[in-house]
Amino acid sequence: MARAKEFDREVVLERAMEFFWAQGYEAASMRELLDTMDIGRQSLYDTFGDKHSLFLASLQHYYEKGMRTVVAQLAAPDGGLSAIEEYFDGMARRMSTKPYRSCLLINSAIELAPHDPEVAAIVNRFVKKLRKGFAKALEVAQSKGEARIDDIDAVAWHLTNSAMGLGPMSKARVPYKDLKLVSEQILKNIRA
Amino acid sequence: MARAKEFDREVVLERAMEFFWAQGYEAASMRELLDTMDIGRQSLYDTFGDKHSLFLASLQHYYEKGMRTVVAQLAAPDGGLSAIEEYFDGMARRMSTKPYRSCLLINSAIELAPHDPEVAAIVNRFVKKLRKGFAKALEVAQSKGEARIDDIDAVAWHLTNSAMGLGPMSKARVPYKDLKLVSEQILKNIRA
DNA sequence: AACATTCTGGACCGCTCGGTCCATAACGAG
DNA sequence: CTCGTTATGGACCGAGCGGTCCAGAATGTT
Repeated sequence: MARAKEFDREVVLERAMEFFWAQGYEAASMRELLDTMDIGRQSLYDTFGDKHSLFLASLQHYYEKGMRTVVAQLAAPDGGLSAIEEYFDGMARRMSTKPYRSCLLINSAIELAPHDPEVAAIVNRFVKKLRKGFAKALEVAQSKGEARIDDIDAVAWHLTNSAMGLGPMSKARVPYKDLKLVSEQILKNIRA
Repeated sequence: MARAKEFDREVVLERAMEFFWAQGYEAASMRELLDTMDIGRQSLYDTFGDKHSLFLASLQHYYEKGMRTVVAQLAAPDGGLSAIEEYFDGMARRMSTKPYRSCLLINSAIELAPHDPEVAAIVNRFVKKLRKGFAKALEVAQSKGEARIDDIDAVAWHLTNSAMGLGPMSKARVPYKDLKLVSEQILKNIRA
């Protein structure tokens, strides 16, 4: 062993993620990233590889730390309608507060997915899991008698689509007051 | 008068628009744009100004030629539910065919709106008109007895959100089969 | 204390970016 | 036919990009 790193990998990765989230991939320059992450140039390249690899790590980190548990709660066996309600209200709240930076996965889908297979793979995995989460929550709601749904698959897709819509709405600075209406309307539509 | 331009302004603007639509703003280089538009460098700068101005012109052109009539049809006095149905089915079809390039206005909202006031203004105008179009269609549907809606404002926002969702869904290559489910589900929710 | 190994920071690199300049070609007016 | 004006295309520009190199500092091992 020799000299130890002076920074915590996860801490600086978090900073990179925040910056990509706010700026987008192309618009974030390495110089700015270095400033934001507050580490040396070589340290970054040694630890994360090139810009693209750093972005993939950031995106993965975003999913793991920001969305994984949220999506998992949708599929909780005691969730049902309330899980869906919490998902949308939480998202609406997050999306319509100060930085209005949408969701990194949605942003990446728009900016990079068509020309970047690795980003596309992460995004597709997310969409799949989200849809599955909604489907599970609907099944639970169904069995609890909270809702009467004839085509769970269709409704799950519809909820997924609605979740995606919050991204552009956030970037267009639609205020919480209106996103709350959206969230409530979604719930009304599936209540028995 | 002197020498006439060798190209048609609208034709080359259309090409620029298509290219921005497929690539995004940052990822589209002037050199590629010149190739695609098939005009000389100086001609471009003389005719459209700089890259940013060219983009604004493209975005405006996209709205005028691609969305204006579509949104207007929503507000048609004989529209109602069928207008909403046609809007979503048409969009779902467009979004899930070959280039999967979503909608230029949604893409621009994500990539540029937060840091580009002029783009933000165009996007906001679009969102506003779209919401208004949905509200009008819902009023017509109401008066025709096609739907019974207690809160038109909330449903209009919900439809707007759903329309925005199609963008990310397109980029994630969700197939038409599933977007059709989304479209149908939206309609089911507002039918009386 | 001496060494091997790793991390650090800044000088440096080639390249592509968006944008300008300018000599030349094409055209209408007189 | 001549002249003035405009369009054209390619040479050219400074700047910023992502990425590499390398000398030196810091640390664990022996």
